Amino acid sequence: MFRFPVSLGGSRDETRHDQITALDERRVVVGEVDFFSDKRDRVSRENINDDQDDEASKVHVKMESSRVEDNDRSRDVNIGLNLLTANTGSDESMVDDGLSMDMEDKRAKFENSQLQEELKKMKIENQSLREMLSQATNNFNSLQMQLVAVMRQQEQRNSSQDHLLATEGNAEGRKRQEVQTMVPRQFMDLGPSSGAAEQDAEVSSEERTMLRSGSPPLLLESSNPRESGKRLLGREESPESESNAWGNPNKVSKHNPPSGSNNNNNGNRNLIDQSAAEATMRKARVSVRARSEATMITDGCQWRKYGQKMAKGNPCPRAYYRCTMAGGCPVRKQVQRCAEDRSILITTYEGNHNHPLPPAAMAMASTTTAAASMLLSGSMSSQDNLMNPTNLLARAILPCSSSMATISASAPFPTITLDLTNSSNGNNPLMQFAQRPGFNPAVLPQVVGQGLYYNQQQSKFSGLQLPAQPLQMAATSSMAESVSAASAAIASDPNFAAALAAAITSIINGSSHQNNNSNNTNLATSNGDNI
DNA sequence: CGCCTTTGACCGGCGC
DNA sequence: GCGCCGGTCAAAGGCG
Repeated sequence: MFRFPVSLGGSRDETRHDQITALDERRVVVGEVDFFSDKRDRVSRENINDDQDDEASKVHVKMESSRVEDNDRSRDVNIGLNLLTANTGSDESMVDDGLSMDMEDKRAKFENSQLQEELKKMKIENQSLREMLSQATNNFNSLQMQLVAVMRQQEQRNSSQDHLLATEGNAEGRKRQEVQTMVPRQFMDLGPSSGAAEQDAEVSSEERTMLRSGSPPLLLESSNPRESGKRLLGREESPESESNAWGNPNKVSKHNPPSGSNNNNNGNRNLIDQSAAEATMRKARVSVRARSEATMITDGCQWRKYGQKMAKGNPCPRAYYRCTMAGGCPVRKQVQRCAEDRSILITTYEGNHNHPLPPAAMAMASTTTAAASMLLSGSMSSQDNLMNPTNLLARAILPCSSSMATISASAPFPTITLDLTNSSNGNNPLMQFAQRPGFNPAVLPQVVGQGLYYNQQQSKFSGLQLPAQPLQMAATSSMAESVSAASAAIASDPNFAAALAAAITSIINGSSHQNNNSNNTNLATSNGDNI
């Protein structure tokens, strides 16, 4: 062992020099420890001033404090202290105690270092995962931007080409222009009916159904449809929040020209499209059928009843509720018992919350948005049935039956109905979970809804045949978001985790079969009002 | 006192 | 034009 002369330079160290030289060899050896680190220097020098009997314990104490101060050097400190202890020898029992303590310390430090190693590895892994997620998000966003650009270019091309054809007296070109620009847009936006589009033989039956439904209008409408001054004064909500969220769809339409008339202004039309999508999102509905004896399912939100009506064809009254968690929140819901089976409670949600929600309410927070997105995505069209992750996820959640979820396109508002009452869906893990006692039906729509979040983005491109690869990536992103957003539901009910995991497994399995079974959609189109 | 529910009235859209 | 219907309003009353 190399020993160097003890030299603890500095004024403070010089004052201790006499003490050090008076100590036996054991203490001189401390000088060797000095060679390794400043902390050992501090530890050793302080030990020098201690009485010999307390030396071992104080070394241990100092070692512990040293570990706290600097974990990275704790092993070195330990080694140095071992040297210190090994070179003492004047007191056998003290040496034994020191050795046993050192063994424990060694073990603890070994475990500590192992844990730190694992932590480092996990940090690295976490970092790489974050980078992957960030990259996927960036890819998704860039693809979205590219698609928007492509769409604009294509519309401009079509517009200019058809304008040329139209000026040449080609009526067919004019017709095609209407079909290509106006009809899909109206299908997406669920905008006001267009007689020309409706009469077009090339429009699909679903699209005609949507168009004929007198769907809500759009856009940039600032005037309140109500003309009663008394009512206007009594309004709690801004005109934008539209107290007629459930209201008559055509109230505003008279103020809006047909979308085709905007063809000459693409920039403005894009703005209008966006506003239209947002406006229509407020109109789309999510209906949940669940067996419940309560008057209302608990979904975490605060509701105020503002009306009750007897609806035609149902002896049970329909109650109207408004979200009161924030002033002006446009979210409404209707609660009504099923006429055929009064144990079934039908809750229909509409609108998006404009305020933060507690975790318990997060279950429903995204439901209406996502469902509206699904409806806006035109998921019932044949093309989208092939490619649409909405149906991918819906097929996964509803793998064996169309009776659990239906989409009504012909109702005054597009409505997705989730039926949690059908016991025939026994093979569906979510259905199994839904039938557990105490299940909150509001949880399930979130899973569906979050899975559909992708379509909130994709709805802008509805009708486009997307390349498989980007879509697959986007669908994966959607599932990640689904899992992330469902965490609140999972947290609120741990049992839901298993069902969700099964559902995600079904998604993954289902996606692999999707190409082979593209014609087999489990989402049913309902022509009737699902309520 | 504030919040909520009840309930009759009102409004606009739609079909005939 | 009229009546039906769904949706909403707001006064009145209840409740804690």
